Amino acid sequence: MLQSLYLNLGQHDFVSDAEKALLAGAMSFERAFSPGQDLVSAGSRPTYSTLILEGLAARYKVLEDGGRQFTSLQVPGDFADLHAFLLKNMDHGIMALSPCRVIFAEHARLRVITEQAPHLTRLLWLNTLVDGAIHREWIVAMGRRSKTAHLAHLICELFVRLQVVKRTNGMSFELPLSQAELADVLGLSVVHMNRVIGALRKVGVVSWANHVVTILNWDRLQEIAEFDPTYLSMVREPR
Amino acid sequence: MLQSLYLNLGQHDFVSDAEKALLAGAMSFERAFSPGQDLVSAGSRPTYSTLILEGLAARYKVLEDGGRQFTSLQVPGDFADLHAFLLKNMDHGIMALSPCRVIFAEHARLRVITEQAPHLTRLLWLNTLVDGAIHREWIVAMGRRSKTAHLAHLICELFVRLQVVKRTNGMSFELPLSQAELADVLGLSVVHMNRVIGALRKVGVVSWANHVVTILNWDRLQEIAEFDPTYLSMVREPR
DNA sequence: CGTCGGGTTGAGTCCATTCAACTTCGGTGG
DNA sequence: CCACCGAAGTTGAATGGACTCAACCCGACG
Repeated sequence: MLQSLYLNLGQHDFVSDAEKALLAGAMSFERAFSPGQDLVSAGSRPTYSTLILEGLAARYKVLEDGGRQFTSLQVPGDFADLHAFLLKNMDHGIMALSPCRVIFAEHARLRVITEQAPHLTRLLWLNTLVDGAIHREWIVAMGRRSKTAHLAHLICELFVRLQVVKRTNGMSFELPLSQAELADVLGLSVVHMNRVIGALRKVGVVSWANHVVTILNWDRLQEIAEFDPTYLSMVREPR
Repeated sequence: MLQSLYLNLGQHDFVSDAEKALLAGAMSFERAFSPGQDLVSAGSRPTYSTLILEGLAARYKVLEDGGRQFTSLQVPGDFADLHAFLLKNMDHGIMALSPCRVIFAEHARLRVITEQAPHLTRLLWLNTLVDGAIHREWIVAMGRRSKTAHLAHLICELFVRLQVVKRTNGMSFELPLSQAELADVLGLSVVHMNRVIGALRKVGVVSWANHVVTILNWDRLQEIAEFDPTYLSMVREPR
């Protein structure tokens, strides 16, 4: 049941059976959320962290004028709010973008892991560090890439991340975001978002229909995006 | 000598003398860098992490077309590349923006801390989590705030962060960035950066000369920025 | 069969960029 | 001492990218 989590952590380093057992032991109950629902709401002080088992979720902030910005996308195997374990207060919300199944890990039990299992602690820490690395890549994309390149980069990133947790199908994957939601990922207006998607389609590097993205030309897409997966740290080595 | 670090960590939770000793013990040699020099270069695999003692530094990435984007600013008391302890490979560079004094913490000794000092480990982890929170705030600013609001937000953030480590002087602080560098923080052209600064000056909320920023109207500035410091987790509580 | 949410397209406006000139100021050498 | 130089800051004008407003299409669903 925690396969995705093991795949996620396991991409960076070997995870022992004992460690898997510790993780499993930290989990309490499962829950389902439907699209649009908050897994965690902004301003709350959760006493557990949320592991995505199935579905797509996103962190977001809302401004006074109603503008919304997604700050990350969370795929199966991701701890959506592991950072709240130490940050305590949620300064943003996390919502389901597709029907989600999640399982909760009690902070109290995570704390025990930090007291007793240093290597596993480092792996969890690392997990949040990769999170940060992704944020930095997004900042670069927002600041200095063309909008087309930004979108291309996002597609590359999602494809690679989903592949790790076996959620791709050949060169295709599900991307259950409306164009309005995507616009709130890239920081664009809906209309312009539509045109940027159109541009990528026109170059012929991706096809995009019914919330399924198919990469038609990976090399070209990667080139457009200047995508270099180093930042995802997908190398198995002692940590 | 590690005062800034203690102030930085200490803003989130109590740091014991034993823990301070452990930190001090993790440090090896000191070094100075001049503006423009890389503290850490992209693509390297450092075996130590870099603590800023004095000066301002920044993480950055450079694109093929020569475009540069800063992804964070590091002030005294910040571990510029603590994430490299577990991420291993630097996917970005870190450069000095002003004359910097730094001290290096051996990864081997940080590892010992994770094996023997769980609470201190959590504090270091937390430090990287705040980093992530700042990244998220930057993403929001880049995506959904006006450029003026973005700049205002940056000023608020820097002021608060510098205040923690006692690097403010009343409502003033040093900001040794050229407008070109600032432009690479906000993702703007230099010319427009200049106009945005002009706009903020014109409203009368800040004065800005000789690399010294003075906040003339904090409330108004905070309002323009929609600045809410929650994300910096500046609350002392058990972690 | 009508409605509604999402996607698509066109037109006009505004914001940000580029290119280019000009100023200011600190430093340096004649 | 001052003339010159280069780096940083400032300003204007023209271009182009992104936004808004508005219309229209389409498939799902009642």
